[in-house]
Amino acid sequence: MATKDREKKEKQILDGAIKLFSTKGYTATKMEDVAKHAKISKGLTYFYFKNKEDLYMAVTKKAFDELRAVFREVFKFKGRTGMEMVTDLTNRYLEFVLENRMLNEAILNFMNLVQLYNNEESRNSIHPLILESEHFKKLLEIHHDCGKLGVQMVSLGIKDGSIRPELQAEITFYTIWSMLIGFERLSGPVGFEGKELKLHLENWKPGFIKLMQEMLRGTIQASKPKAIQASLF
Amino acid sequence: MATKDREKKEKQILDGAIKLFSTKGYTATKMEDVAKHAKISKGLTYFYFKNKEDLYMAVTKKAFDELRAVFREVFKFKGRTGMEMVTDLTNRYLEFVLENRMLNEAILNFMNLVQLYNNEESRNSIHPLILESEHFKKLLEIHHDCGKLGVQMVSLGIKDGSIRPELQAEITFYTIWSMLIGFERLSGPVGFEGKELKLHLENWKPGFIKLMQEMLRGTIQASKPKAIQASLF
DNA sequence: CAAAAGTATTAAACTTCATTCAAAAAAAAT
DNA sequence: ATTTTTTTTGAATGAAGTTTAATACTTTTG
Repeated sequence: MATKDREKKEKQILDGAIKLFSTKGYTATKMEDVAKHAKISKGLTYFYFKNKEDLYMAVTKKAFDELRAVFREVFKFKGRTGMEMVTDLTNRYLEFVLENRMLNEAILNFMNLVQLYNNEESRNSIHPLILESEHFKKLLEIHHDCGKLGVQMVSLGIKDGSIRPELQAEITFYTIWSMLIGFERLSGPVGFEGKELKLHLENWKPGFIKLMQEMLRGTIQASKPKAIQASLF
Repeated sequence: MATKDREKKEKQILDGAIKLFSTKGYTATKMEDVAKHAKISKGLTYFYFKNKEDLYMAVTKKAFDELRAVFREVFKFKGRTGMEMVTDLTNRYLEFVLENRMLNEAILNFMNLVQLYNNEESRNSIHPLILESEHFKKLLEIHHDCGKLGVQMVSLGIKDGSIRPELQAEITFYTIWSMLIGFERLSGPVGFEGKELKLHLENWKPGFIKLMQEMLRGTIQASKPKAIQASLF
């Protein structure tokens, strides 16, 4: 089928582009590089993708598809507590974003786009083609799907008692998601070789997960604050 | 003094650039726009800034300076518990990044740069000029400063009993920071008008802060998990 | 003070892409 | 076999970042 052929070619171009974007970055990757990598002429890439932005949007779409796959994968395995699921999600999410930094960047970028869209001031700064493309709606949907799955995991945990009952599932899950997003971002500077930072990634990650679990599960309350002594340092 | 004059001019150009980047975005802002906004010729901007990247680096520097100012501001007020400080930091941090999205974007971008640098594969994708510029080192330093201040706040809280004593200050603070970074990112999609999401930003924020506080302070432990019942939905 | 040296400033030239286009080649339909 | 549609190309276009050579303005210094 012609459609099948076309999709194959698109995928071929896209995969090459992802490789290039990942190693050289968006700006440094030239459309000619993309063409060369797919063994086609520069002009032809414009037959399959409207422009460079559109190509990047396709990358973003793929990133979101893979992200959702992670969520679904976790959710698929039943017979576990909500807490176990959330922990599993945390591990897989972090593995995914740390192994696919460029795809994650695309995801974060998209979140930025949504912010621009939300804001009167900056809405017009988005190129109209991006908004018109089915991509924008679709990506919001996938994002929302991920959110729904995560919220369900937390709900499950509240029902089965592995997560403390006074929590609200939506708020809680989105807070967890925040943690995951931030962890990946900070992992760069924290993992920076050179700064004599007491914290190292390998130490931080288990501590991070433990904190998250304690936040969900609850902990023994700490002893009452002592009188506040005027501090030293 | 000549130096003073130059700094003044640089600031003038920079401030205009920030305004433009904020409303139109980096790519859509042309060097000519920057020049026009500063009422100088296009060529002259290249006298004050090596190139567009360098101009953006200056923006990033400003972003980090302001971020550090937030941390210092919070830390300055003594006579409070660590928990109070962290809560104050949370509020101010979020206020800062939500009001200055473009500056925050620059900060997040820089974190990406560090990640690229950390990685053999992609290190060469960074333009050498960026690494040579004092900016790179300086920005890492400021980032580290912020981290140190935050860690101190948590340490303080552990000492004064407002934060549970079994926590490790470094791990804990960087985990909080993760939450803050992620909150801002997710605030776009979560605040998106249209999706009938149960969660709204105005609801999420207080819940988010409460969760963070409970993570730090500790909570009553939830009841033991019930037997895991094969789940329904 | 006036020449020299250095600093700002400009407009035009140059360069590097993203993007478009007209034409050719290939495939499909009639 | 001929027309029509789809795919492909390489060259042309144009936008924007960057460089440069020439000019004006300041400061230094003999």
